Amino acid sequence: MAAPLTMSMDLHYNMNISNISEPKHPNFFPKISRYPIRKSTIFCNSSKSPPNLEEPQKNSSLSDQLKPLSKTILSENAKEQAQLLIKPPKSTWVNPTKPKPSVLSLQRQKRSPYSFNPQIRDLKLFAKKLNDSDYTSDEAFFSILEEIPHPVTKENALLMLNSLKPWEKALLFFNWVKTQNLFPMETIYYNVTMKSLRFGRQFGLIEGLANEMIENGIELDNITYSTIITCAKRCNLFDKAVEWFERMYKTGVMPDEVTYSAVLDVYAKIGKVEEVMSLYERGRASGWKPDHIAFSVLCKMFGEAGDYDGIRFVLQEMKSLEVQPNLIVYNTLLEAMGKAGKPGLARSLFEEMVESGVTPNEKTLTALVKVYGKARWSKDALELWDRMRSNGWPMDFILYNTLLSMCADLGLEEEAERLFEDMKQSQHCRPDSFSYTAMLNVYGSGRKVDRAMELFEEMSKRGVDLNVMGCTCLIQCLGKSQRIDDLVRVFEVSIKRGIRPDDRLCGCLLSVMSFCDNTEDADLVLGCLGRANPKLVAFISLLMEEGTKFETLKEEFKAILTDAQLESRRPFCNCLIDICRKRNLQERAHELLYLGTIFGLYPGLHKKTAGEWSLNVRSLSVGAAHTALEEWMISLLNIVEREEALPELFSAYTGAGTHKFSQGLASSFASHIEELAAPFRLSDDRVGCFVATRDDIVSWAQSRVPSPALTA
DNA sequence: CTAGGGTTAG
Repeated sequence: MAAPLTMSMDLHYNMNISNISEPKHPNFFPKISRYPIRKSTIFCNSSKSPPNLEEPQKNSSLSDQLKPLSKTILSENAKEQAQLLIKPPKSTWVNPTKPKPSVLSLQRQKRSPYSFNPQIRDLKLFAKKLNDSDYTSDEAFFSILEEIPHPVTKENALLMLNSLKPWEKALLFFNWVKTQNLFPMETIYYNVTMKSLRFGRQFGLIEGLANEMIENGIELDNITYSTIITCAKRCNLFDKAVEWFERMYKTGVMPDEVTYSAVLDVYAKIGKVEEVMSLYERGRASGWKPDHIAFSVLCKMFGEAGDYDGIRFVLQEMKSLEVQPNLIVYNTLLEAMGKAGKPGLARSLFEEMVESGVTPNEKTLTALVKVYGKARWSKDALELWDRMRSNGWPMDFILYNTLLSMCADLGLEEEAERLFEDMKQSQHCRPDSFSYTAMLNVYGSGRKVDRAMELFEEMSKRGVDLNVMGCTCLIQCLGKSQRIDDLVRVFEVSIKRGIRPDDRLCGCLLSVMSFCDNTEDADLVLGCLGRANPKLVAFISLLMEEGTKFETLKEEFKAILTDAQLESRRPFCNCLIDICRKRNLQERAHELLYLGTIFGLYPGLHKKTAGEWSLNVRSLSVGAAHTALEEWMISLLNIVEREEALPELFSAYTGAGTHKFSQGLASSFASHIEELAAPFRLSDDRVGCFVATRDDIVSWAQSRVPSPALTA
């Protein structure tokens, strides 16, 4: 085998450098009066996207992009900037010798007044006829157009353009009007057409129209730009959105607050917090009073980043500008608080909202249920459910489904059943595949395999499609009960019904395989896995072959992990280790754990301080935790042998097992400690923690009876 | 969707 001693040393070495990724704690920063841009951006460049995954695009920072602007328009006086950061600018500009710096126009673009068109009824009907018509060629469309009941005046054309859908028809009409040469095509016709194209996410066509406007000298106004920018955003073409925003300044069009907040949202969506804050501050310095929409953009951004300081900043800004949150801002705030891990604050904010007379809607309640679910506050969540029923607050199927999945997460079987029945009785909503998935999850984690299969049959009867997640829950449940024949049947049916297995389903099949006691069952599961991910099956064969070289394993495993979704990588490794241990391939298990460590799947597995070394196996499967313990003991043996320095205390964390996946880890870890005769004992004061002193370790190492698990 | 910006499920 690949030399175990060096490997254990390597593993050890790697464990030392892996303790940089600590769970963040929002209270880390002291209280601040303004949002600390620099600190928090580092703080919230969170582990969400790994460094090797591509950024949405490579923009130069906005501050670079706006540099020419800042030279000409913005004050470069640092003192003045600093003052602006402390005090919001007053509405009257005190120093008339200095021009007011401006990045946005405080005047919203005026819209032409709507005038009543007496022909509206006829034209709407005609538009509906066109909308419903199923023509086969453009010519056919044009020939119907000839029947237009009124002359195509400027107003009538606008009305038609606004009523035609989908975008193909609106665009055809627009082009038709253009060729008729009835009147010059002004900005508004382009704007209305672009809006229609935006519904169809036709950014290429929108850009084409914009270029046509430029070529023909037709003015692009704020409405044009904001439509282009938001379309680019919806098409995930963020570089395009920024490009058109910059073009505004270059062509001398000052964005108004609508365009400005659209751009804020562009930067927020790609997580460029610093750019958003820079724009925000510049806007504020220009005398802009952000409205509800701008604040909800900021809230959403900080929520996504889990940045509580950012959320506090938004609250404080709203307070100092005397902007009362509206329903949407409250909803965004509640969700953000949940993501920042502040369920208590979310709860009091919700009470404040109700007291201030804002009636919660479905989204409010959904957000709050999610907050409580994540915090595992089942009591609050269930009380909220009672309260929404007695207050007659609006409920929709998403809220029902959110409640159901919360019950699934917290193992609230009876409550889930009640909700599910409620939903079936309800006038407005029927359980859909999401609801069934939640129920399958409930029965799956409660090991109610018969109930789960009943649901599966019920779904077929009611014509509810099983989705990939429901399939995964059911397969997990069947696997745990060793009902492999049913498992294969469910898998086959699922594939036949068009479910495309994802990494989670593969991980689930792997875990089922890891606890199959006989080879026939394991091979059946392997057969399913082969249909879902043949590469993974090939890798398992490599693991089982005696002659496979470590380097080969390393390359192949790397390829598997690269292909896998981020959140499935560690489960893959855990299950593969378990599969190896089940087949007594301990060396392979150690090799896999080592590879998992160097590929960064187990950050924070081992931590060292001057006084204590600790092993944290909470994110490991049972087999992986056993392997890690063996690896740790081997490296400790070596250190004692070489008489190197050891700390006073050693600890191994398995966690208290409150999470449904981690149950049983502590007890099986304890029995493995016993098997190895390792000198650890359950800590009295630390839950889910095994401890040993330096003396324990040293005397164990010196008087140790050789154990096969700990020898080369 | 009455020419433009913000919020719901694993």
